[in-house]
Amino acid sequence: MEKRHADLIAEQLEERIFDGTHSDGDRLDEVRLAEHFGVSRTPLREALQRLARSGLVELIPRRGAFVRQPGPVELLEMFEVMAEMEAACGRLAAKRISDAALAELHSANEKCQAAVSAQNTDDYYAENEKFHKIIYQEAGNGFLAKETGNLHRRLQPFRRQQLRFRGRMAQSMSEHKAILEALEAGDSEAAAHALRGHVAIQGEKFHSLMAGLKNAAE
Amino acid sequence: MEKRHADLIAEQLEERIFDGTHSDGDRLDEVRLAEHFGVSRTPLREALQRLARSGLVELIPRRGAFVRQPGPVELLEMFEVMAEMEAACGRLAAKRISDAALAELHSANEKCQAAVSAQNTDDYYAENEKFHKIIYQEAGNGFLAKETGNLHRRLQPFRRQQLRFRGRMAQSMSEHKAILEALEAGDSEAAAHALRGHVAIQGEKFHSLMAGLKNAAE
DNA sequence: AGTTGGCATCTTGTATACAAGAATGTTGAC
DNA sequence: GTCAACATTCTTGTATACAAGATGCCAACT
Repeated sequence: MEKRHADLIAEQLEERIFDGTHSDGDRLDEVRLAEHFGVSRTPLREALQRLARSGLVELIPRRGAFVRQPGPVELLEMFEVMAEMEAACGRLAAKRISDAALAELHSANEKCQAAVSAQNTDDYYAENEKFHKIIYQEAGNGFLAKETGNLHRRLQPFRRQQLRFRGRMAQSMSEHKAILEALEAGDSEAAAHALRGHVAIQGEKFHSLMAGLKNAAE
Repeated sequence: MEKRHADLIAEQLEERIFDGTHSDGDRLDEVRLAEHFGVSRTPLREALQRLARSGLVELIPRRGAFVRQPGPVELLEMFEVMAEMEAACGRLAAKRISDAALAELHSANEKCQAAVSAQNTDDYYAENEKFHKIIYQEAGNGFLAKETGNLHRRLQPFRRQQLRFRGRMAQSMSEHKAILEALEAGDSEAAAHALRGHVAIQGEKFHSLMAGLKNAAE
């Protein structure tokens, strides 16, 4: 074996939670999952502990592992934190970003624009991802980049929902433009403000989306 | 057993790393530690994984667990992130804080002042802690409060060093005053700015402290 | 009938046994 | 004398066996 089983199991379990195989509140039976994945309980327990650290699973002593999908409230909270962290990245990146990175941002943004014109949400999503990742990196703070990337990844499945909103991609593009300009100008406050708004609006959109699902209107 | 061994082991190991029993780069031998703590390798490995998630230990596949104390660079990065997170707490708390919490902040601050007058660093530290915790809570975002608390805890051993600086406590008090005024006025930007500066300066002080250790001057 | 206590069973937490990869030391050849 | 290949040994990763807490059910008692 070239890679540890526990790692693979963790990824697969994560996948199964995201795709709804295990929904919120479900108890994850160690022995069943172990035999399902064809391993013993030991690596499976390792995987569960990992997911617990990521927040996907709650590990209650002597009770077991329970799927813990963030509810609407927690999700809003997470988006709010995401907004603040991206703002922080922007604040720092404005002072530290390299010309090469700025060029990359321009490139990603143009591809984004192309994707919008082509109505290609997949491409848009990929380039948008790249756009933000560059900013994380250029904040010049490895710890911040790592933490922000973690949260980003955790919100990924929910973030994607946003793109369904009519006109969201176009609006997002104009927000990107403001971000880019602030970074180019080295204006920390403007960059932070633009990024905060850019991400915060996603949380709000998400909120509307969930409300919309209940009302079945709009 | 009322509590899981792995939890206790994790805490004790953390303690041993902080107090220097295991220094940076040391390999943590599973069997030796297991017999030292009087448990088997299984709970010890669990503990190691936990510490790995906290960042105290690096887990290299098929190689073992190595103590990974943050170096000066990473530490500065962490303080920088801490500053941004506290700023975020302040920004949100300015809009959401309750009158009761404001009263508590005043109270903590007064006790802080008393501790400064009495040159009592322990009391100062405790009340300062309370002061910040209240702000985390009053940000009205459970997720943010949790994450900020985590980082705070992780920086705790380093943070404490700051108080050794002559005049730091007094300076800190005046910063607290600015924070409090901003929160009372509901001024998000001012609160964020004040808190960011308040924490950032700790990182800088720490930097000086480390440089001072090398130069053996001042 | 409701409640409570005890028992059976199930599940987690821990220990130990086993397998496989990595490190190291030795021996042989050049 | 040095380098390399092999074998030995050590350590991690995994499986299984065992112990102990938790859950649920049934019966007996109020």
